[in-house]
Amino acid sequence: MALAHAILATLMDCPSSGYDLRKRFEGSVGFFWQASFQQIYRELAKLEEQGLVQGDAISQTKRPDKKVFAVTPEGEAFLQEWIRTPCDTAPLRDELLVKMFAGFTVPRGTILQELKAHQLLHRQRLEVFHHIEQTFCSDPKTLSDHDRFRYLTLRNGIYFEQGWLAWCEEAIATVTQTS
Amino acid sequence: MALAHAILATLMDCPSSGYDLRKRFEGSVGFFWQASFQQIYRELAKLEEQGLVQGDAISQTKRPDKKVFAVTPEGEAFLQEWIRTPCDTAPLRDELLVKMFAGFTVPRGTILQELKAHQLLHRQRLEVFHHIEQTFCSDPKTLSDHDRFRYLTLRNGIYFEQGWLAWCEEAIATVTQTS
DNA sequence: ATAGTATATTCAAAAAGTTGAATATGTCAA
DNA sequence: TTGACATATTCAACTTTTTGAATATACTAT
Repeated sequence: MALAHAILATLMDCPSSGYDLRKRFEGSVGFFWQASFQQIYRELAKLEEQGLVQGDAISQTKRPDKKVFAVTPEGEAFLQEWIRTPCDTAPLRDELLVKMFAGFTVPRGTILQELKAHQLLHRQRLEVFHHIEQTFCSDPKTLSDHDRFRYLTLRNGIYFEQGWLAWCEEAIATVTQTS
Repeated sequence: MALAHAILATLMDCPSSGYDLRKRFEGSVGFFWQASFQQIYRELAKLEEQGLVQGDAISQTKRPDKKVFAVTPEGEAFLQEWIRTPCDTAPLRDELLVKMFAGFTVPRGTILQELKAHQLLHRQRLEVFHHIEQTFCSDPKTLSDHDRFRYLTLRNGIYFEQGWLAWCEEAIATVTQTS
């Protein structure tokens, strides 16, 4: 259960409301641990109950009031303890591969369409990652410790998408040739 | 929800008991859609209720009796309909990447250890995949339609693990150099 | 005015997945 | 004959995730 930890890690950068958190998930930790508003609000309530974050109600005149959460020392210790505990590789659950597994039951065209759609999605995501890489990081060696770790998560996304694209190409070629 | 579909796809190859199914998941569809006994039995009961599979009680003398399930024509249509429905890319949820995201909060050694452990896991899994590839498929072109789709899921696993290994190497190098 | 958008939070219910068992039959080896 | 192992199924409780809302404030463009 890494949602709590993803939230703590994000709050370490700067205290945020549930709404802010969700927004900040997009384009960062959300690439490898996505969560809805509902999940984040519920988790924040639980974390506050456990004393791992502390909420601070902020009155705003130009916008609805909000509650900004910050990580407590206990929260940071909790996060560090979790990082120290070895974890397994992430279990995969990929619908497209289940479809491929049963691909022989449907016309080739059906699978080809889906493969091309996924190829496009992965191409687009890779572009996004490349774009982030270019704007965020002209020279990886000049990055701070903090940013170097962030950069590595981005690099993971790049390897991941490149792998998918290479596979899509092979799969499309194979399925096309299939009588 | 692809568990039902993964079960149907597996039963298309040959009718099986819940126990058999679970065993057959390992080393095939389980690489990209794993499920426990409990999940499989529950899902089978639901599928039977919906008329998508049909169970047949088999008395055995040398072993406990079992119930063998086969896909009905409705089940096959259901599976095909699902395959025709476009799906999105699989959402990622990867603890290691969350750890990397928060890597700056712990000593370098902690992260390095974890990276090396994962590097080993991915190396081992890649070896397994390569081994399957060699025994299952000397020449991809000679494969049947059915097996060619299976082969493509295997190829996906190979690209996936190669991507992880390339990343692990880069990440280990980067974290090692980090002051 | 009012409709749309962004901010900000909460609720309820269902579906899916996880954990940790318990039960029962039969084989095989020490 | 005892214990370990493989087969075969089921139960209960729990956590996590998903889905589909509802509510409220305030800014902006028409």
